[in-house]
Amino acid sequence: MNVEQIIKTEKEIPLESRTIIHFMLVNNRINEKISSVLKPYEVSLQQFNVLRILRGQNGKPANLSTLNERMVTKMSNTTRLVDKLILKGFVNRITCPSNRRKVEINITSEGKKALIKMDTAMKTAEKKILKNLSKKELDQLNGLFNKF
Amino acid sequence: MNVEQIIKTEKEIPLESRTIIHFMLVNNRINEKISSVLKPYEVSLQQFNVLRILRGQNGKPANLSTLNERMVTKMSNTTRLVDKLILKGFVNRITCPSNRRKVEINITSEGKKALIKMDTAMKTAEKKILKNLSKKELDQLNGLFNKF
DNA sequence: AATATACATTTGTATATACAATTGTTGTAT
DNA sequence: ATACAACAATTGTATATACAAATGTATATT
Repeated sequence: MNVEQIIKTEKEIPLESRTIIHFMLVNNRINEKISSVLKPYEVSLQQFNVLRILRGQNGKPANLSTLNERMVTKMSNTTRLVDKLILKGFVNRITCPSNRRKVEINITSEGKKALIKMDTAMKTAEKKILKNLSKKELDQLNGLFNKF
Repeated sequence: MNVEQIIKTEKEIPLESRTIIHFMLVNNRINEKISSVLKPYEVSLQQFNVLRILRGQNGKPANLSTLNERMVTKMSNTTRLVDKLILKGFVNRITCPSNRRKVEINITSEGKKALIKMDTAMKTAEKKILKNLSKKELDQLNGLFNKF
């Protein structure tokens, strides 16, 4: 059953509820697709996001609070998320000498290499997911997202 | 840090990737909001969806496959999701006598009563989430969602 | 009728996530 | 200097989720 069909069965539901259900259904679909693309690389979507954030730091180390903020998820995950990435050798973690409450997290060169491979796969997947949307429509969508 | 800020830090990322990140960030935000609204009623978002699907059946019982299809999630969850709802007395499950492979799942009157309370809370939350979007924009959004 | 195949659900297990409580560190007020 | 609050990260625990395998049932094949 595709998304449109599911929504159709709920026509009696007011527009607001329908929009939110619709939103989540599409999101789930995207999630499944993206996760399956990342699977061969043995990183979860969250781990992938952490790696991208770290690369975006351009060498500047990140601490857990920053990662957490950017991910819009709970702190509790972040420690263990980073643990997993350390096990894979994709990031390293050192306690900040000036402020020992903080830790500094960096992407390793191995992490960067892995990320480059994932990027290519992701790019293909993203194009496929968005293949029915024109550039104009993508802009429109992003504009609407900004209203949330 | 709000969604727009997070996206801004990723400006170097191509439009497709940005759109998908944006999508997920907004979705997470909606999820958190909705979950916190449902919390007092001690049902998860998934459980709430099951209840709504069952009510939408208008007395016609649903089987697990149907529920699973409508939820766009994995079957593995559905059995245990229904288990939880049974424990709460919100649904019941009987094995179909004509075809014992199937089970019939129905919402109970208690489940309906609970759902009505949740509906009100959800409606308020949904309005709040979508407060910056006009009816026209909601339609536009749903139109774009259909292209996924 | 016996066996194989497909189907619907359940169970097992490993991993992920949410939430609360704890630990260790720094800054501040007395 | 000591005590206290604020902060950053970690740990514990319970629950949720994903994926694979198993169970039980119906249908098809020979």
